[in-house]
Amino acid sequence: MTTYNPQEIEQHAQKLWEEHQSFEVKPDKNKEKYYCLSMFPYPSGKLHMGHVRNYTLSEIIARYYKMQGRNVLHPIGYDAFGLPAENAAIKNKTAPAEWTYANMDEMSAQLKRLGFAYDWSRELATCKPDYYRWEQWMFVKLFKQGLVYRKDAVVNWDPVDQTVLANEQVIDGKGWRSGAEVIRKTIPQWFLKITDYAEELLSSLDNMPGWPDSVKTMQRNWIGKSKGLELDFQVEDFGKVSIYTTRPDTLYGVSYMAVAPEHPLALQAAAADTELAAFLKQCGKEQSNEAAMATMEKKGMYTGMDATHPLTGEKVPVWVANFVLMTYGTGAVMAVPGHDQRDYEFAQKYDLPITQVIDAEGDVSAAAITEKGHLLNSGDYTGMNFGQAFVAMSEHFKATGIGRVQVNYRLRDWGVSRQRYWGCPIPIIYCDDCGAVAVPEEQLPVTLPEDVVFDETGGSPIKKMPEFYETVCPKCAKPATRETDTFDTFMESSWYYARYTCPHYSGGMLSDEADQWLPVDQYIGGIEHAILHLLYARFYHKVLRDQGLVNSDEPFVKLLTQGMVLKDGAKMSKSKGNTVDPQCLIDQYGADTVRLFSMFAAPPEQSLEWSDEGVEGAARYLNRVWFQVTSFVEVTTEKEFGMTSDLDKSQKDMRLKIHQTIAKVTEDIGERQTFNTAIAAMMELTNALSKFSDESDNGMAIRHEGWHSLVKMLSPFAPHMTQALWSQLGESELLCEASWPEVDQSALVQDEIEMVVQVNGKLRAKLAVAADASKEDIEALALIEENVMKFTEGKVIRKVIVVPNRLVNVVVS
RNA sequence: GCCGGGGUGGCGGAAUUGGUAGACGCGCCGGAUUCAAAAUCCGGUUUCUUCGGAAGUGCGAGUUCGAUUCUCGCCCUCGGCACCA
Repeated sequence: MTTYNPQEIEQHAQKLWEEHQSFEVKPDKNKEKYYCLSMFPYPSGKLHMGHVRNYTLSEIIARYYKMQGRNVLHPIGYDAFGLPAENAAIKNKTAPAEWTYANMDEMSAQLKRLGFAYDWSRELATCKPDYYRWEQWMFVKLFKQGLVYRKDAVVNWDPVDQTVLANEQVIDGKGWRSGAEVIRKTIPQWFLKITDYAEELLSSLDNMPGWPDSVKTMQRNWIGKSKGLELDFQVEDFGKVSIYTTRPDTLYGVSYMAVAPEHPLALQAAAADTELAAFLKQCGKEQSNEAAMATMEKKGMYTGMDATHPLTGEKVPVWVANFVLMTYGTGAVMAVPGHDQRDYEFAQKYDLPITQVIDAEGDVSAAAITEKGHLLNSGDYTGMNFGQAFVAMSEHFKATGIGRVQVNYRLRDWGVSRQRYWGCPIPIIYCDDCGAVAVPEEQLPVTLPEDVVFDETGGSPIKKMPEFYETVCPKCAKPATRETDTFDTFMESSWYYARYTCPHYSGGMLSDEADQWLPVDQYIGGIEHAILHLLYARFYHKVLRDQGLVNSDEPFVKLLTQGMVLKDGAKMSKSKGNTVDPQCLIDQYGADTVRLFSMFAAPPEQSLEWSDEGVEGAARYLNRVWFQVTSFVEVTTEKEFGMTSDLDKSQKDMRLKIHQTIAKVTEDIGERQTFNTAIAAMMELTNALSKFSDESDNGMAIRHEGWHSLVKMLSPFAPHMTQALWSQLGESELLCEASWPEVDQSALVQDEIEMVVQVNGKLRAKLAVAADASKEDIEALALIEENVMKFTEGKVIRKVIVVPNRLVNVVVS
């Protein structure tokens, strides 16, 4: 018997896989494909526990399906562009590229040390020109087709550092480096028309059973489809102001209008009113993110202009309000304080009239009545319900030409411009004569210079590099200026899963191999990506489809969203100082232990509480398996075992346990994806097999069957150790190439079943009944149980409920 | 603020379709082994208890023969909110 030496065993197994190129795959017509993918990492430094968890999850699934006979594609790469590389560049005076490549090397070494079954030949990094050139190529294509446009949009501007800040770099309204008050600045930026796909992105969700309902709900709410009325109000000295409302039934309750601070009406009014201008300026200092907008104090100011109510003809004042979003609807709203809580609070603050025009439960002197009901005090519409009023009013406004039914989406077009260096250059050239011109295909890629120096402000170096931005117009050949903004890094992560199918293809964005692997069968990543990344990738996939590059409608068939890794109840992070370095654990216990614990500690979708003692437990378990299997191998030299059909009770029970466990582990991995319970079941089997010391021929055959099956089932979790045990069991093929154990249905047949007997829902007895006993027999047996009689004595039996194979409940009173 | 999760022993968690609450593991307690310790192995471990039982899954109601599971109302906590990835 040898002792369990993880370092040695793991090195040996990894060498075997490398020699056999076990995980390098090509499309194979004779095997069903399975594409298993974890969200690729941002190369921020060393691996952290969140990575280990993410990659172990896809690993278990990939190895499981390989053993199920599928042709499994399981690739890895790096989401290599992004802000942290720039921060590191400022701090360490290194170029972002250098820092990124060093991190990638370090992470790859760690991933290899963990023994993950990746096809390393397909590794990619998004910061390499042979990757991002195709992103530029697609952008140019979409530009020519009108799916890309340029418009003004707001950024966080640090007036001291003279640079644009990411939301993350704004702390309490101040720039993180300069400490200066951040202001809203409007600059021209590029947008992708994701809203053209809003309806399909919404409706496809109904046909995605492999996605969690929570994620689909979040995406539905994010897209935010609503049906309402767009209505024109006439404003004196200004003209038409359109509003959008989903509650036209409350129109008679309008007591004022409110426009966004950036609305043209507000700007016009402010031109002649210094107080209003000051108010708008103040609004421009407030954070524009949605959370801040929703929680900040509601403030407003009268513009001095009045609108005419389209039905009553009455004058209603037009206000500027800091909570009206220029980016949703028309940037102007009709305010109905009686039936909208936000309008209500605003009206109370500024003493505007509050009237009730809907008959529903509530009291307008206390709060807005937001429930629907029949209309009150609403002219010809009085008495109608919501639906009737909606139809009648939309017909009326359609006839008079001042209103129309409108479907609106909360989803906004995707702004892809970033005023940052470490990203994919946007392939546009600005010419004084020709305007914005796409870089011609033959000039792609527009390569990002990697040898750059950052200054203290963090401003993008390429914006100060004439050798980068000075160029000539592709149309007229006159001197022109290259775009120095780069793409949002979500652009790269929106199609990398497709590029893994043909990472080295130089003839185009995707080769024919794409459709042989796509869609991804199983995608795994953090829940924090539930909306943005997953929505952008779905959108991009539909764009790829419409460009004829893929033939599927959705990129990810099944989605598993993993929870975070916590320590002492808080997310592991460098700033909190509660990180656990996976490398230390690997050095101490080996990769198998780290993998096993990360799967055992919690179900994948929940957050995982880190525990050093728990890791010990996982190591102890692997040691036990090692000891048991090697001990078993010592007492027998046989490899083939014959089993006769006349098993005794304990032998039957042992076989029952073995095959129940195979069924359970197969379901837990393949269907439920609850890897923690799969491990628990294997631990139970290990305990049972350890106690089963039958040395008869049948006993030995059952023990061989048990250990053999356990080693296979444990192999996705602890592939190194199980590979070594597999050899010891006399097998010469690689375990990762072996087939998954199968359930022997005959072993599952039980003659007798234990049932529970309750009296008034409380457990009073346990009953062993024949598997084929009738309900009547079971009921009769239950009622004569001693402890049952004790609790039914002197009482009237009202009802007896018999749930087959489970329980009997005797209801007495 | 809005949207989506989560809350079960000392701890991580299990209970799959409304049917034995606490599987499995950690920790702890006791025992074996040992000169001793570590490691390992065996047993116990929700709380209260008059030892018959009773209570118990964040809190409060409800549906049901039966609720951790379903419904309603709260509390706490985590994720996202469009330039962190």
